[in-house]
Parts: sequence; C-alpha cells; structure tokens
Amino acid sequence: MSFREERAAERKMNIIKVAAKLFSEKGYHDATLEDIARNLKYTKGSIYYYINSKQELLFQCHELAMDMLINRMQEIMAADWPVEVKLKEGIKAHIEMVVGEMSLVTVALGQEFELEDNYRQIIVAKRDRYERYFRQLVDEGIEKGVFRPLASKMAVFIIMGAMNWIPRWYSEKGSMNREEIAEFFADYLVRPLFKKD
Amino acid sequence: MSFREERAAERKMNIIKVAAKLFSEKGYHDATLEDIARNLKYTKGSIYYYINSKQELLFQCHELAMDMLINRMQEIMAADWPVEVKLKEGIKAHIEMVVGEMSLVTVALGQEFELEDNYRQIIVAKRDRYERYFRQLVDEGIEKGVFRPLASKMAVFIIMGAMNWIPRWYSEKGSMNREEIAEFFADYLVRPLFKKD
Amino acid sequence: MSFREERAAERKMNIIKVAAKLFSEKGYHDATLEDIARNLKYTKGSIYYYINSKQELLFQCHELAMDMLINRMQEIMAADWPVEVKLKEGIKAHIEMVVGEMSLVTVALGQEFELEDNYRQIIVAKRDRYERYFRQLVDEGIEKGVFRPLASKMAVFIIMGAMNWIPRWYSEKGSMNREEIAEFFADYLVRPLFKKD
Amino acid sequence: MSFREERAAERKMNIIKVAAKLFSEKGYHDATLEDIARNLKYTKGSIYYYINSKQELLFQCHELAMDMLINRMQEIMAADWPVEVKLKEGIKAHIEMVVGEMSLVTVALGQEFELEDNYRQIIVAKRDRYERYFRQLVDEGIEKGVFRPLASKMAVFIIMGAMNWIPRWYSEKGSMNREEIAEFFADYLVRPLFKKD
DNA sequence: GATGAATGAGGGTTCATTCAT
DNA sequence: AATGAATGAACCCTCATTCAT
Repeated sequence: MSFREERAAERKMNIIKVAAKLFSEKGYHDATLEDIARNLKYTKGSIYYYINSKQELLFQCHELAMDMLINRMQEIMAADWPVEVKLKEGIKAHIEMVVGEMSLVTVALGQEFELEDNYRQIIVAKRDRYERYFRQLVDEGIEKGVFRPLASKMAVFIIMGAMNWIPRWYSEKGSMNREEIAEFFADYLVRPLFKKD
Repeated sequence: MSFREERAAERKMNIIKVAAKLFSEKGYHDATLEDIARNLKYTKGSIYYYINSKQELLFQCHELAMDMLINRMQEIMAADWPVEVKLKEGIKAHIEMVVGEMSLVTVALGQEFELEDNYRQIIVAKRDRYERYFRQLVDEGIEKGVFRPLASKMAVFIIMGAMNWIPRWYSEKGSMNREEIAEFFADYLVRPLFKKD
Repeated sequence: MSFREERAAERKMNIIKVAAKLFSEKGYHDATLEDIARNLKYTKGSIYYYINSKQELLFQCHELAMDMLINRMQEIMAADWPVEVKLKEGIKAHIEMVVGEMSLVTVALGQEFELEDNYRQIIVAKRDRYERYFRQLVDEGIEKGVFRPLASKMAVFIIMGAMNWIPRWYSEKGSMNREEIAEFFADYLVRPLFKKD
Repeated sequence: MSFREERAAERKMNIIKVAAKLFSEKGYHDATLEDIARNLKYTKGSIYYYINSKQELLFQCHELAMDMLINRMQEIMAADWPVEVKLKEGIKAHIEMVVGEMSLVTVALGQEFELEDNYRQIIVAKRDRYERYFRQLVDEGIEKGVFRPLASKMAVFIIMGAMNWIPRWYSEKGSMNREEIAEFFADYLVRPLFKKD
C-alpha cells in the first residue's frame, strides 16, 4: 500500500470510529452525517469522498467490530488451555472489547436491525460464526466431562446476553474496573456449567 | 370515567399496542405514523386526536411495559416464598412477559435511547425501581446465608442482560418452548448465587 | 369518483401540466421541484402528497401525452376516409397537439432519454403503437395502389421527425398559423408517397 | 503553435470527443465529469487543466459539430452543380455526419437547451447560418423554376426535422445502411419541391 | 502537467405535525 | 371524531469546481 493509500485508509478508519461513537451515543438515525462531519472537522460532502453511504458506514462499524471479536476469539481457540479456561478467557476478552472499544462494538451489538438486508446477512453470518466458537467450547467441556450436560445453545445465549448488556449500564466511574467486571462475569457465567461435586 | 372517555382510553391503548408492535419490528424511526395509522385503519391525522406526539407514543409503550413488569414483580415480592424461589419466579415472570407481550416489552428494553430526556428520566426511574426488586432478593439471600456473598448489583446486571437479550434470538419455532426457556434461565442464572456445599 | 377524489385528481393533473411546462422550458434536470412548487404556489413537500417522485412526474407527462396522441389517432383510423386523407389528418392532428398542448407533448417527444428504464419501456411501447398507425396507413396506401411502393418505415420516420422538430422553431408570432403549418406539413410529407402520374 | 500547445490542443479535442459521446449517451446532466475523466483515464481534477467548465465542454461540442456541418455545406455550395443536386448532396452530407460522427452532432442537435444563454446565442447563430444555406438552395430552385413556389422556410424546417430525428431511431443493425438512408431521405424530402409535370 | 482531497451549494425526498372542515 | 391536505424542517447524497502539492 502506497503512502497515499495508507493515509486515506487511516482517514476512513477515523471516520468509522467517529461514526461509531455517534451512532452508539444517539442511535443510527439521530446521528446525522452533519454531526459526524462536524466531529471530524470535515464538511458533509467531504465524507463522501471516503464512503458511499451512511448505511455503508454503519456496516463498516459492524464489520470492524465483528472482525475484532472473531480475531481475538481465534487466538483463544488456538491456545493450549483447558476448555473452561478458554471459555473464561473468551468472556473476558469480549468484555474488554465491549468496554474498551465501547462505541464500535456497542453499535455492532445494539443496532443490528438498522442494517439493510444485504449488509445484515454478512454481519449475521459473522456473528453466528463468533457465537459458534463459544458453543464449541461449551460442547467440548460437556464431552470431556468437565461441564454437565445441558443445552449449550441456551447457555451461550445467556452468556452473550449478559455481556452485550454491559454498555447499557457500564460507567467508568463504577465501583468495579474493567478487569474486575470481566472476572466477575467469567466466574458467574461459567460456574453453572460445572458439575456439582 | 364516562362512557366516552372509556372508549377513548380503549382506543388509545389500541394505538399504543400497534405502535409497540411496529416499533419492535422496524425500530422507532422506521415505523412511521403512516404505518401505524394504516395498521389501525385510521388516517395519520386521526391519531393525533388521541396522542400528542410520536415520542409520547414511544413513552407510553415504555411506561406500559415497565408498569406491567413492576406490577408482576410486586406480586412476587409479596408472596410467602423463600427468597431463592422468589428470584426464580421473578426471572420466569420477566421472561414470560418478554416472550409473551413481545413487542411491548421489547420496545421498552431495546429502544430506550430513542426516548427524549424528560421521558427517559421517568422510565429510567421505573427501570431502576424494577431492578431494585431483584437486587433486594439477592441481598436478602446473602443475608440469610442462602446465597454466597457477592456483588449483587453485578449479578442483577447479568440476569437482566441475559433476559433482555432474548428477543434477539427467540423464535416460536425454536426447540424449547417458553416455559422450558424460562426454567432453564432461572436455573442457570440463580445457580451461581448458591454456596457450594 | 367522489367529489374529494375528483378534486384531488384535478390537482394532480394541474401539477403534471405545470411540470410539463417547466420540463419543456428548462429541461428535466434544470426544472427543480422547488420551481414546480413555486409555480403552483405549493411548497416542495406538498407536491409529494400527489406524486411519488420527480421521475413519476416525468412519466405522467409522457403517458398523458402519448395517450392523447393515441386516442386522437384511433378516432382517425376509425373514420371512413380514404387512406391518404387519414394520413393527412393524422399529421394535422399530431401537429395541432404538438403546437397546442405544447409543453406536454414536447416533453414526451424531446426528453424520452431522461426516463428510467422501467418507465421508458412503457412509453416506448406506446410510441411504437402510435407510430404503427402511421405505418399502417402508408402500407395500406401502397397495397391499394394509391401510394408508390417504398420503405414505409423510413417514410414514417421522416414524417415523425419533421413533426416532432416543430417545438424547436415554432413561435406564435410566426408568419403561419397553426392550421397553415399543419396543412403545409401534411401536403409536403404525403406528396412524395404518391405515384407520379 | 509550439509542440507543447499542439499536444495540449490534441488532448483537448480528445476530451471533447469523449464528452460528446457521453453527453449523447446519457444526456448532459447524467454524464458527470467523473464519467468523462474515467473514460479518458484521467482524474477529475486533470480535466480542468484543459477546460474551464462543463458548460464550456458542451459548448465546444456544439461548436465543433456546427463547424463541421457548415464547412461541408460550404463546399457543396461552392460546387458547380445544379441546385437540386446541391440540395440533395447537402441532405446526404448532413445525414452522413449525423450517423457517422454520431455523438458530436447528436449532442449539438439534441441538447441545445442545456446551453447557457451566452453560449447558446453563438450556437444559434451558427445554426441559423447553416440552415440559411439550405434555404438559399430552395429559394434559388424556385427562382430558376426548378422547384414550385412554396414557403421555403417551412420546407427547410421539415428537412431539418426529419434529418435530426435520425439519432432517435438509427441503429447500425437496421435494414438500410447509411448511404441507402441518405439516398432515401434526399429523394423523399426533395421530391415535394418539384413541379408536377 | 496531474492528482488527491476537499468543498459547498443545491436537489429530491421523508415525515411528524397542524388545521380547516 | 375523523380526515384530507398542506407544511417545513431536516436529511442524505451528488457533483462541478478548486487548490495545494
């Protein structure tokens, strides 16, 4: 990639991030391109040098977020850890990203229904793929006798729901910091999987 | 209430329900008043005889939903059950309403950020009050030694998140029916509260 | 049709005519909806109560014009006249409409390429149908031995072209009035069809 | 002209021709400078090194086309032929150019109204001058007794209209080739000028 | 000579809202 | 109690044009 192209890509990324921030703050509709432009110190028209439509912008937010989540999860899957550790790490990683890249992942998780159909399909596919990693881990734990037998699909829904709700209440000023929250969630959500002993 | 007023109230309720349905299906912005009117076989103008603004309509959805949830929860709180049973019943009741009155509660839970500030404050207050019931139960369980000591606020966030995520994946054609889901959730989400024995 | 509907239809027709006028004066693109609205003493938004898009407006101009032309031509075809008279009358009728309903027919004849594909197909079909009447007359004249044998398609193209060019030069202040022009054209354009004697 | 200037002039001509092609295909408005640039493998900005505005580009198309037409007609006028032959040759030459340099002349003939006033005046003047040649021939024919007396202005309008309509229907795959069409038109359009004998 | 980048004016369209009837 | 009609503010998007490099 040439220097020029690199700078252009960087700027586009910047636009996406600002858009994500505003989308997550005000919602897709209420965040106007004017808002986004103003935040970037661009003019409305200028943004269109980098993107094709507001929808595309939303889509890019989704895609970026999902790719980040998937990449991180792939690393975890590849690691040489016991299954219950992988699951906990997966939960913690997800939470870190939800809280850290707040706006980006928040948009992706919370405003899916704003995506037009063709875009949505791509994102839903990625989300399914992502969730499947978690389900794999639960299933594997059951097979290995580490976890008790149960409906892994439901368990994953519970885990996802709990995690994805975080943006609704999280505040940097809260009594727990990121790691503590992540730790708490990982413990709370994995615990019911274990057999009683 | 006079007969007239009664009929008007009834119609207003009808409008709210239809609005809720459309809001939950297409989102607040994409559901136009035209849509709502068409579904009711009214004209756009007529609706304004019963409501003051689209925002108010959204607010009423929220309020109705929250009131339903709160009322049900109050009954449970008043019952003469052990604390862990109350909590499980609370979870089950919530899930029944999420799945049953789908649109109404879905709107309330999923589109809070569309509310304008003055309205939002009222709703947030109700939601807080609602969540406080759950937290009370957790705290009480801890006090009584039924549950282990932990950050009850976090636990409630987890419970709420898991439940409120249901509309995102629930389908009537799924492998579990309502009661089974409710049961599964109640068990899974309360289980980590207990002391190991 | 109820009184209300009638009035609405009337207003829509009015909009179409004003649009046609402006389209023919400034071209489809340069005539803005703002222009059209101003001419009607409406606001831009109001127009959308009657139409769905600017394209539709253009289409309606085309359709109205073609229907007028076709209807008139059908009357002529049905008349009990010798073929060469029918042809001359067709030419005269066409010219009357081009000059009379100036803007409407002018738009239809001159700005076909501005129509989007789905609309264009409909209009092209109508135009073909219209031209076929003329061709039928020429062919019939040839068969009957009134006209000499020649490529009727080309002859019709010539006739059409000559007539449709009129809006480019016609002025009410010109030295010939409508009927004289029509008469001149009919004679000039039909004359070459006859056999020399 | 220096070598530099020559090359620049050549490129400018190239731009005009490509512009003409796109103007005739999509219309003046729908052919964007982006389109034109892409076709030339330039960038949008670069074009402005050679031209001053899109309008100028359109004007140059018109002027080039009119100059070509006028030049050819001057040759014909200067030839030592009988008047009726000159007229026929004029018609044939015009048609050859309409069909051959399709885009250039098509733009000039079909999109005159897109020209801004100052430009239009110049073009209208040229077009008048061009048409006057044809009228001269008709008048001369009348004077000499070759043609019958008639309104030469009208006759020329008919001839022009018929010829300028050709781009609307012409296709290379049609049943007649260029020369045949030209021949047919010349015959058909001149024939009504002659006296019956 | 050429280009990437930015601009800004304006256009079509949508929609909540109002109001006379 | 209901509606047809009208409004206007706001929004997304396009594109000719400019300019520093």
